[in-house]
Amino acid sequence: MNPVLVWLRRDLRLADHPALLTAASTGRPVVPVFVIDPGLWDAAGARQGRLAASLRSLSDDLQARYAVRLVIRRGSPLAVIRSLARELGADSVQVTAETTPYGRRRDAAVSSRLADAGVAWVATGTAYAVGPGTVLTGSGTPYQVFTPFSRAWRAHGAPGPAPAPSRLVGLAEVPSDDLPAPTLVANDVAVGEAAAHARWRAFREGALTAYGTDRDRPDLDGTSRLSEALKYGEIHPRTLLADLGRDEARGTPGAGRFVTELAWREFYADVLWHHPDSAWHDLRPLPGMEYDEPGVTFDAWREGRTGYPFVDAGMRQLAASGWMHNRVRMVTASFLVKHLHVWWPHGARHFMAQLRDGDLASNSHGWQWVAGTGTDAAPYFRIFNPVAQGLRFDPRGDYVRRWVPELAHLPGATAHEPWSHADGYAGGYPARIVEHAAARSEALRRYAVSRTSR
DNA sequence: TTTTGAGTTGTTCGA
DNA sequence: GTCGAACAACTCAAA
Repeated sequence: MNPVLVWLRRDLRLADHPALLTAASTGRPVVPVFVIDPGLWDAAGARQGRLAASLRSLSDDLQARYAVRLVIRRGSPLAVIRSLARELGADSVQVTAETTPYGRRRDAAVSSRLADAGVAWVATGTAYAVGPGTVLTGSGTPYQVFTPFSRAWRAHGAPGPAPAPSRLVGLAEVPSDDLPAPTLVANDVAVGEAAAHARWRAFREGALTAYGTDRDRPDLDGTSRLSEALKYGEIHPRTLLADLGRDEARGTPGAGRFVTELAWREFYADVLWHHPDSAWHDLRPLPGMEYDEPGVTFDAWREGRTGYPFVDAGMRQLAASGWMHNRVRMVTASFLVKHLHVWWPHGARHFMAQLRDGDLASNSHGWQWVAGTGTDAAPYFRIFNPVAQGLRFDPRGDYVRRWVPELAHLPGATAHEPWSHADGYAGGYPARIVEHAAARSEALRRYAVSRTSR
């Protein structure tokens, strides 16, 4: 019997995996393969070690549950997938459809080469509850605004989650490259499908109720911390939404808000689907906008020494742990764009290099929202005050002290304002690199220039 | 085709 | 200290 190849990418799980189920349902031997694509691997930055850990977990799960081995191959997927199919005599390749610009181009090339060799390409499902490109306005156009999208997306609904295949038969003796070495980092969350489900259960039973308010508090454990698991597909949003539907019916306060956050993830994937260039270019450019080239202040921002405690805490959390709280992502992004006047892709690239959960659609469009160049952009005059944001969302200063040791000697909220404290700089904390009011006025001036040249 | 209501996440200023 | 207004105009989505 010809085996079926299951090419895994952002779907490193066994449960609720339509492509894997489809492969299993053929009754033929299944060969799960992950291709380490040098082009992606080298650009993965902080995600290399995280991805490696996820692969190891999946490999263990496949072995334990089905006695099936995960095959690792290094090289260009264009060459690797076809040669593996030929090597094993596989006549079909099953995948979860990829929806990012690079993934779509790559899959188009691989599937067309497979077709030439008589190998079928079967794409089942995506990384989203509703496939990008599916939800359209009444006139058949893509949504440009989040709220109507989210209404239509909710109305569209998603199928319930499916179980893991009850049975999977592997193929003996398929040569495999070694798994890359996983790395752990500070403040890490557990890796793998079982850990993702455990985290989700704990979150539902705990922080979900207060999610509406606590989600904005970087000093608390108020979020699900599932961004990495979603990024690698260790758990699928369908699974989360099915549970959240029950929670909403039961009247759990934070459930609706969490659904909305998933809707944002799906919205941004949808926008990127319709506008692939928006990954690294303004969706709606600001004509005549003046940007500064990244220089010494950009370096200070990257390294967490801007002199603004909340910003620096975030940038250091990112560097040390590969993750940053969402509220702080907004504030640090706003600081780069509005206080340092740097074009958003410079910051977005840095985030993508450092984030273990780095997701192209969410990252690029989160930045574009801040910069006012995206869909549904923030009003130009909405400029975060980094100190006020810190005082509001880290009221006791715990978050700042945790990530900025030079401020650890300052009590409570004074950690947000070392300049107003006699020994505020005793720990060697740097002075502010720009003055807030002046930077704000300058940003307003530049946005005004752009508006008048429109 | 035209109209209309609405649009994640904020800050500052002055009464 | 509190509170409302101003900060703008534009585009979208649906009726």
